[in-house]
Amino acid sequence: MPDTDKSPKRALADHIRSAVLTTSLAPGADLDEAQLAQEFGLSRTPLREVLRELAGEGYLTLQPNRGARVSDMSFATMRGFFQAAPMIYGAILRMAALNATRVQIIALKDAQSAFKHALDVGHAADRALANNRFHEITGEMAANIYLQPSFNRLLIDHARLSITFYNPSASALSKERELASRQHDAIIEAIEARDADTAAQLAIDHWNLSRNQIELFVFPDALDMPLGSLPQQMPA
Amino acid sequence: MPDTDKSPKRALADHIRSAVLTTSLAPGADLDEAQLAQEFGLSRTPLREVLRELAGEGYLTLQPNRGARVSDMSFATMRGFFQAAPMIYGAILRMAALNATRVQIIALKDAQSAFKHALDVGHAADRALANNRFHEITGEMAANIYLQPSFNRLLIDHARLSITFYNPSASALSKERELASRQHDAIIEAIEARDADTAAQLAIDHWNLSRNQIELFVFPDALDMPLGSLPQQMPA
DNA sequence: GGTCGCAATTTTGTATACATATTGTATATT
DNA sequence: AATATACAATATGTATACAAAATTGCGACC
Repeated sequence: MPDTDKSPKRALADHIRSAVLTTSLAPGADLDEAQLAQEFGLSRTPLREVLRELAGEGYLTLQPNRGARVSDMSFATMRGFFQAAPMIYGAILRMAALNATRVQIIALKDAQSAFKHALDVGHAADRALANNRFHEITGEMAANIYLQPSFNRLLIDHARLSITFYNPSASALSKERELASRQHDAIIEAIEARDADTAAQLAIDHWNLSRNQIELFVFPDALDMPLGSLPQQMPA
Repeated sequence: MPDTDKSPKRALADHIRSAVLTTSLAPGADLDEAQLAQEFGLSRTPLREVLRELAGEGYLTLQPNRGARVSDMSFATMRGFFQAAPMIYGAILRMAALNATRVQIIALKDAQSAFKHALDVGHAADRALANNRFHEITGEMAANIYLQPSFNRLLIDHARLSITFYNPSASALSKERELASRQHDAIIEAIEARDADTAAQLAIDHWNLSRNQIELFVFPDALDMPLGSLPQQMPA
């Protein structure tokens, strides 16, 4: 169901971006030009231009003569993700505190309202998108064209990891999500006060919270089972 | 004069990249689709796709209904450049030392040979391109898809700054260029030894050398002129 | 002399048709 | 039965024609 009635190119780009962020387009999935063109009511020429733009932003990967795929997430890339994220996040929030404009701060507050709303009534995808929007704005605040491309790529995979490693057993208003929301509030406060050091520290705290949640999901506590009761592994 | 006889798309992309890096296409210059299409012997459709790819890499900027321009370099962006560069350069060389493959190290040595050759016989543009290639390879070595886009954007403007603030009075084999070359050698050594700390330190040293050269050009020593001998400024 | 408005021109954007490359399938051969 | 090869089907890449938007040049008017 295409987002109708803007410029069809923008509609397409926005749709793909959201779909990638929420993994409703799975990593590695390949896109059919003809099908997308028909769905969004435009010809293949402008469609292919959109695909190239999205590839430049890191959402898609283009292979010559083999079309566009959703960018992959492998274990190798995840390692790089966890190495790069704290450094970039810290730098972005530090610069955001130094450079944020009045209107950007208002936009950030709006995004935080939307995030809180998504925590209350939305599903995992809504929360991931709202959270993503919040952080995108901090990226714009930093006003550093050199860091922004890396930051935005991190945000893409952060959203996808959050959804992939989402723990559905935790209640909608779990302790962690409450804390994340309060950290957002503190981030807004630090930015408004132009307190770069606090903003940078909050970036690290916020990152660690998110990181721990992912880590707990990937490496859960072992089942508490007495020794010897485990079924024997079949020899190959 | 187009680089002939590869795939015309690659030829075009390579040509524009080099032209931007050497400022033979000046920052802010706008590109004429029809003209480029004719020069490189391809129609506007694939040409526009190339422009979008280059925009994604940071060489060009696209404005809707107004075509492509070479990405600008303002004072505001320069400030961001000097803030981001040491952090990213350090991180890239650190990871390069950890992750470089055998073939990449060979490629890096080849690039360094080419750089030395350019120092001997080449002009400013040749040196800038050879230096750019050397550092691009270190970026590939780092194998971190999140840092790479920012790193490559930094490299673009680093090349352009080096050319813009190139001091033609210094001899071809000036002390600074000799030192830069020796630093490259040391970088190769550190990477080959998988010595991440040394590599990171060398990144900072190398950066500082380059930064000082730019700084000296922008803020040269004041002319030694006795007080009062300067012409009076005309009132507006 | 300068500014505003409008038409002509140029440039960018999109659709369609066609060319080329890749993939899948059926048949032949070993 | 397995592999190789030829051919068909599908998808991607490119060229051209046309539509829409922006820019420019000209003239009228203040």
